[in-house]
Amino acid sequence: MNDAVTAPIDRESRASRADHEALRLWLRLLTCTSLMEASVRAELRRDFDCTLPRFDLMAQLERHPDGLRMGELSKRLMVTGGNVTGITDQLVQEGLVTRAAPPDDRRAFVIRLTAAGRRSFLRMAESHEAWVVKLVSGLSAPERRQLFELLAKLKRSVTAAQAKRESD
Amino acid sequence: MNDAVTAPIDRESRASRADHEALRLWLRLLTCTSLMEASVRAELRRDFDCTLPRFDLMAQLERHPDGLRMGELSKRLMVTGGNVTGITDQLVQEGLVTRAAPPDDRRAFVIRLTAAGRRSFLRMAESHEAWVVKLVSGLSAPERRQLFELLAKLKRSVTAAQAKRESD
DNA sequence: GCCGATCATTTGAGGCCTCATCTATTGAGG
DNA sequence: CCTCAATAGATGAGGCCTCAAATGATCGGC
Repeated sequence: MNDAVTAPIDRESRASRADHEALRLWLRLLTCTSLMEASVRAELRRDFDCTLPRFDLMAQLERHPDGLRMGELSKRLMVTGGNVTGITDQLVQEGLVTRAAPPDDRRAFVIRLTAAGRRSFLRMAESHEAWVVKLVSGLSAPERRQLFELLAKLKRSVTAAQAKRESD
Repeated sequence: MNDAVTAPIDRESRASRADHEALRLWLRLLTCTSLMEASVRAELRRDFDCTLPRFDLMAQLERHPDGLRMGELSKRLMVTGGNVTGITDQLVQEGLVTRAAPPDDRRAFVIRLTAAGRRSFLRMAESHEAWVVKLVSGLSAPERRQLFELLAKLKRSVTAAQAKRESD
């Protein structure tokens, strides 16, 4: 029996025909993201012995050579502050980022990529991007663009629904 | 300052203009899923003091009244077996599912929802579905259908890319 | 009957993540 | 000044998750 080539059995199959179409959309979105994420994680792990959260944090820093504060990293990575503390600690330990005290606010820290961190990141980023390109290559360019636009709309929809809930 | 209404700063903004379009598609997909997932988690937590993994596991069982084995749950939830063991243990503890030994294979266990588990799940599922409907209501029905189809295509693309990588 | 491959599941170490709570600092008013 | 609310981060408990290794059961072939 070769499971790899049989029809996939995943979360999506949890919705029966009677279930609402919105639910199936949500489950399919979740399935797609999970599949891609698992793939990217495995790639980073296998080739660079790095995790996705570490990579994501370094990616943010690479785009901000002047550094980012913990809170800014937290917002951009969409995770809690406590979490950023832990990952940053590790990266500091490994010499990939630095924690500097800004002169104007003694509560804060500015996190920056070290030269070694930048080199390490760039090496990973190249391979990472190539892998992502492969993963989505089953869609034509127009399809990818269309998907991109629909996701933008979805993002707005979700944000709006949340805002409405919170204003109750 | 009301952060809820300012432009979102999230993972997606990590990709610069120079970055590849595939990367931006992936980041936007990730952002959408993260937003929806966080929203659903918060809802389950606030209203039912339940986590998403527990809910997902119960959802699978609700659709299979005859029960599922650990390995089947693992496949359907797209998580490792060790993980299913832990969550199942808790649900057994809380009296929401049972672990039964099938007569024909003493290695395996069949997990089933108890009556209390089923009641608990159905109560959550109703609210859950309504919430998901709200989250995606910013898209028209045709848009939702189109997004659904594009995601199906993406799913196939990702699966194909992975299969190719694994056959090396 | 027995052996070895395979399979179902568990275990344990370790990373990620959240929430609630804490400490230190800042900054606006009195 | 001084107080007090708001802010930046850190901490600790607890849940989710993976991987690798271990345990026990099954099954095909001898």
